[in-house]
Amino acid sequence: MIDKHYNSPSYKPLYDQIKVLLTQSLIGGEWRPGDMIPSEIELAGRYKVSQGTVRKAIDALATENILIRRQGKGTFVATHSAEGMKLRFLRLTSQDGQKELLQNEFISCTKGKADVRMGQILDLKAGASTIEIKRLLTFSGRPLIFDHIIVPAAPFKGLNGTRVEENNGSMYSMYESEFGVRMIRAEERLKAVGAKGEVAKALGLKEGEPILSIERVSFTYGDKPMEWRLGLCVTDNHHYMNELE
Amino acid sequence: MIDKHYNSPSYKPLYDQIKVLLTQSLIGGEWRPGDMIPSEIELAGRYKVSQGTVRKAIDALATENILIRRQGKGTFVATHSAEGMKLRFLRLTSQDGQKELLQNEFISCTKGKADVRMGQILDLKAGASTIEIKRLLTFSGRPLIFDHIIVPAAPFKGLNGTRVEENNGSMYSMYESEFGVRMIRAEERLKAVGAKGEVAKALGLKEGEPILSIERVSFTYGDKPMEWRLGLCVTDNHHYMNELE
DNA sequence: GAGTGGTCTAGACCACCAA
DNA sequence: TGGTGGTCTAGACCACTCA
Repeated sequence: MIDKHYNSPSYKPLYDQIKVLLTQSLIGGEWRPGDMIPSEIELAGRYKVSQGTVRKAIDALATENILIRRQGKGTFVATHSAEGMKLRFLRLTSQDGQKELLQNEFISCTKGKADVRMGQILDLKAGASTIEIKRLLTFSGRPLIFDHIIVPAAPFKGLNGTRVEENNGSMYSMYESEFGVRMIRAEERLKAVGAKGEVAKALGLKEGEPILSIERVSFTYGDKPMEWRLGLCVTDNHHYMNELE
Repeated sequence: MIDKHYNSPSYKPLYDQIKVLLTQSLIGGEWRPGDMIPSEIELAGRYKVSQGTVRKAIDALATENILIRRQGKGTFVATHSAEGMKLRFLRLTSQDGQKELLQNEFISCTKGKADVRMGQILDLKAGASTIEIKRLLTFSGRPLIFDHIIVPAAPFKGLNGTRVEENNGSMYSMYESEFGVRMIRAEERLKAVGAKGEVAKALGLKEGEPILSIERVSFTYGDKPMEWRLGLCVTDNHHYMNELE
């Protein structure tokens, strides 16, 4: 099971193997979002390795924001429901750099089918059932983001507008608590485009006015894509912030 | 000098102290970009700590892309001149996600003075001398980015258009090799705006066409801001890519 | 083979938290 | 006071690179 097997062509450090085992326990639901996982010493015993090796595996998962360490308390499974994590993937800030809590105006929730492109993005067969949500995020009464969200129907059976509104628009938190799907990573592609049609109307803009297009694909454990999202943002008084290292 | 001083109110782990010492050697120029730094064992001896503690300090600097580890070879000071590092801060990719080498068309290099806002951004007195560069980056003959760059004049004495063109438009590489200024971090703020005036003309766009505005501030060691840059990008066939964790 | 970074261990001790 | 994560050490050994 656990094996150093140096000299093997497929050599993998022990802590990487431990990391895989920990991830499997997370996928399997042995530890759920918000739970405390066993202590380092206990895990070291379970896997028959030293504490330091377990530490290194946990360190890796902690820097990926999958686990959270709390000195003196324990190590916990990260959750989007925790205060301060609700806005984890939000990069849009006001001019002074502050993240703001946005109001959620639900527009629609419909059933759909994945076309070829969406099938590739969400790793579905073309024609697979999907759920599409549209909503408007506003800040102090002003429309800010028009969101178009598509998720595969299978893992999110029963998702509807009521669920969205109950969770106050925090989609990731809802995915977790209602469907046990935890997003751990996302990729975004940004463009400048002209507002048009339904979107321009909802955002209160003229046709062709420049808006920021943010296309996001979110992934759950095992890099499995689970949500596609197109956010069209008014950036007169806000901007998208990013740190390069 | 090095002291564990547990119980001290200002307790700092040893490896953090080592990290500071390593950083000082980098700032002081003891090791220059591309250089190999002493081995972990040697550093452990120098600082009178164990190899593991030095490792942890180096690990931190490595994840910040300040040092580069190469198994079997040594640990090196990162440089923007290295192949693969020239495009480190470039997030703009073509539709298929590939980073492309861009052509540099130099437009102008002028002297200027920092206004109040630029003074705050670059941590200068208002009225301090600056150098301003404008250029056009093109991809296969098509204009893609209009760059407006401002740096403080003092650390970049002698910077001019010739220098820019000599270095083939790789500004960060030039800052390093010609002026010993190494950028380690940057912050970007993105907006969608309408093209206008000089910029619209250079990019071959009509007035008001949507373009992506990327405002970047780059920092050298010690989080000192050293460059302000406004990039205005055509995003018809390209997008800005970002990974969220 | 010599030198470098990388892994792993066992053990000591400190810092933080809760009961 | 006991349990948790966090630091630090000393030492053994492996993997990679280059002469």
